[in-house]
Amino acid sequence: MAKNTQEKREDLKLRLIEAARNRIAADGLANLRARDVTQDVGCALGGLYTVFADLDELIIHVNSATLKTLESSLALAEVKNRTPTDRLRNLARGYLLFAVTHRNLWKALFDHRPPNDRPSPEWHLEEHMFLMGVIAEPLAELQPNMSETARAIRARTLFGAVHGVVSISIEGRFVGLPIENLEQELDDFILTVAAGAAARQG
Amino acid sequence: MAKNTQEKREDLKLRLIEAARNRIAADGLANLRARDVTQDVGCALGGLYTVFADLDELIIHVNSATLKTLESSLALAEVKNRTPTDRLRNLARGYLLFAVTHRNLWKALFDHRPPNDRPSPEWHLEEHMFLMGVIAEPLAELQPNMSETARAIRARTLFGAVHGVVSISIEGRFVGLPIENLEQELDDFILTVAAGAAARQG
DNA sequence: GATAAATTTTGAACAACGTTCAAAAAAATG
DNA sequence: CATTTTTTTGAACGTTGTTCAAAATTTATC
Repeated sequence: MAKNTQEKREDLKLRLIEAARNRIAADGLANLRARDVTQDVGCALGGLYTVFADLDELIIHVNSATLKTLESSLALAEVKNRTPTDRLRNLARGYLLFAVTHRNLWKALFDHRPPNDRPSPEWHLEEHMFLMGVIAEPLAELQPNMSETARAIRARTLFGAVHGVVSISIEGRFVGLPIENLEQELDDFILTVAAGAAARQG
Repeated sequence: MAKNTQEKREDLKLRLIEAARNRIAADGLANLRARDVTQDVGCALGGLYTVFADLDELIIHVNSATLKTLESSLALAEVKNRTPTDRLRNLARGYLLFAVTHRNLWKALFDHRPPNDRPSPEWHLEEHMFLMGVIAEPLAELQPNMSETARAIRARTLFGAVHGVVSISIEGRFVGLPIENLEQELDDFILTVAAGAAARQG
């Protein structure tokens, strides 16, 4: 024990993030309540606002943690010394798997919209960029003769496509399409894009 | 004049939808307020709840109208007697154009999440399905030897991809990428998918 | 057309939020 | 131990969506 003020603040911060994370994972972002998380960690309602500017800032920290978890998952899914196409298939499958197993946390990544007068901080935007880079890098590899800026744009485009497919697969309430079918469908899509990229490249 | 009760109810409904639509278009879904729309149409706050179960139901009607507008736009973008690839390019461009010019209304289509205990009604889900069918039909045409159910799933997948690309293009706050670049990027993507589909088909 | 009954419309009131901030509690200082 | 400073608290505030008894209006009856 014997923590100084700084350490106590940091500790409260971490516990609030953890509590918010659990709440979001269990009930979804839309059901996150300031009163719940403060009660979970055993501090007063106002305590939250001594370490975070508002709820949005807390949510951003939860999303930051989720992005780190996602990146770890994708790092495991990455298999070196494979063709770009195979690496991309693994990444897409890893992305889908993460979205399915951490549905609410994953949804919170995209459902959360910070208020207009308080946009996401730069460091968090960069975390998003990094994710896009990771998942889309192998695909960009399929079209190597491309300028750096064009490649960055293309990476974002391709991430958008993969995310869109995963998103509509998961959020759409089309009944009883099991995970295996989703995987197959996504894999087919990746193969199509890769084949198209290769064809248009050559 | 001389409207009976039924007609007056229907009229109020339409005016509320119109007012909500204008509010969403101007300020975004997140800034829609029951007090604002009721004041706009000149009825009491409670009047809204005499024709709609809650705000969500009103929003669903706005989204329904938006879907109809979108479908009209896409119908104009559709050009018959072209290759499936060209038709798809037109549709994707039309979709992007609609999203850009009706940004807030378009965002509301996907930002709105009905509460768990009150999911979207069946007729509205079917409207979504119809849209997916329209935009993805030409692409399914690229891979004709496919079962009906597989084609339906594929249609949804491809819509998800196009939507994801458009979505990340518009919502991402990457500064100063003008509309022409977005169009070019989306078109490139469509051409890639189409080429891949054709390659894997043959 | 006057009166009563039924219906429609109203908006004050309520509950549930996020957020604030004066006051209480705790810690640091002299 | 007294006093100042810092930290924590939770009652209170402003804004939401929603409700529902009362007021206003329309319809029905004689």
